[in-house]
Amino acid sequence: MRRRFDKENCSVAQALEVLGDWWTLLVIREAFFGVRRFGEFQANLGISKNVLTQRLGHLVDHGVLAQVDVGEHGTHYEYVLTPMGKDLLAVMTALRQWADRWVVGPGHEPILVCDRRTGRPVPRLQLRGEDGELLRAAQMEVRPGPGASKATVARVRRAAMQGRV
Amino acid sequence: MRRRFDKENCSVAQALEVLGDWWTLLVIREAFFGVRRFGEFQANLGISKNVLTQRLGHLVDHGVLAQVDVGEHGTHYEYVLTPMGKDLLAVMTALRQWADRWVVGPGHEPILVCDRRTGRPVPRLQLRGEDGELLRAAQMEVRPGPGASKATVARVRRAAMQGRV
DNA sequence: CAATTTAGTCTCTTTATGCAACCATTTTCG
DNA sequence: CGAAAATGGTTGCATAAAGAGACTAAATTG
Repeated sequence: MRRRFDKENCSVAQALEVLGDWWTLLVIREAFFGVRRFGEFQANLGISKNVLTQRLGHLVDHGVLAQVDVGEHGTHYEYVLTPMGKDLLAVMTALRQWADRWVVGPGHEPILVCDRRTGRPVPRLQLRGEDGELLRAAQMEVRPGPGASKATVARVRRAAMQGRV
Repeated sequence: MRRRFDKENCSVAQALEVLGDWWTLLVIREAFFGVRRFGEFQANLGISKNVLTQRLGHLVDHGVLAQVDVGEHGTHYEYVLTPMGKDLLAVMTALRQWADRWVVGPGHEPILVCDRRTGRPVPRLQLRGEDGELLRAAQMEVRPGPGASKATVARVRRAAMQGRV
């Protein structure tokens, strides 16, 4: 049986438990493009119906999508992004920008997301401090958070000692 | 056979082709924590060895990790992040921040990534324009990029007409 | 209200993942 | 240096997930 990450004391693992299945992020990409109906997801993605059913259900269960009844002579559903789902824009953007740079390469971007005011592409996401200054990896440190398990505390300490976080 | 995304005219799909397998992002998480040896990945993750072998090889093939020979009496490898791999920090951060907010919840963060200068957590990644102003979804528009296929051009146009990108 | 489209479910085959045993090299240590 | 132990895998088998397509109930269209 496939290992589950839902017990892990790590936010990335928790995120993957919700988003990590094959197809899931492409379903969400479609939702960002405005797709709402089962059939439209299926046609655009070429995903099998049984898998799509499972993925939509999983995302609804976890609160990323909401099932909205739009039926006129009975019940009929559409799937729309919740605030939790819309907040994945940063994740999708980070992934897209990374692949634009390293996989497809500059000058070969399939789409551009632009600022309407200037018409120019939205700049890359960057880690900045509270003062707005750019942060380099060396300027950051990892610390156990309020939800850290003992194992997490030990790991963070060990990594810090090796100076390689 | 599982569908491959490598022919899709979409950077997110391309990213998933490299990073989308089960376990892959946790392998990269470990690499960010400074893990370099096969055995250490295996022990920390509890992943099976054959799958770990496949994942490390895949990441090396795609340029995310580099295999470095550190043998003293023969050849022995370590796996380290390349610049392409290090550039995934934004992706990992976006995922972590999203899950911190929506899955584990504020006040339950397993780890905190802090600015050394202030000791305070690094702020959330945000989409900003070239002028540094915060961008809302409504202020952005999607356009076909230089690498857009005909299908992509058509999709972007259709989505724009529906005003729901 | 009959025909067609939509949104699934069910079954079967193929592929991916997990587990455990096994093996070659590399490192450790007397 | 050389034997023992640790490291870094590979191989084979069991199980779970994904793909394809037939089938169905409900909703929409005309």
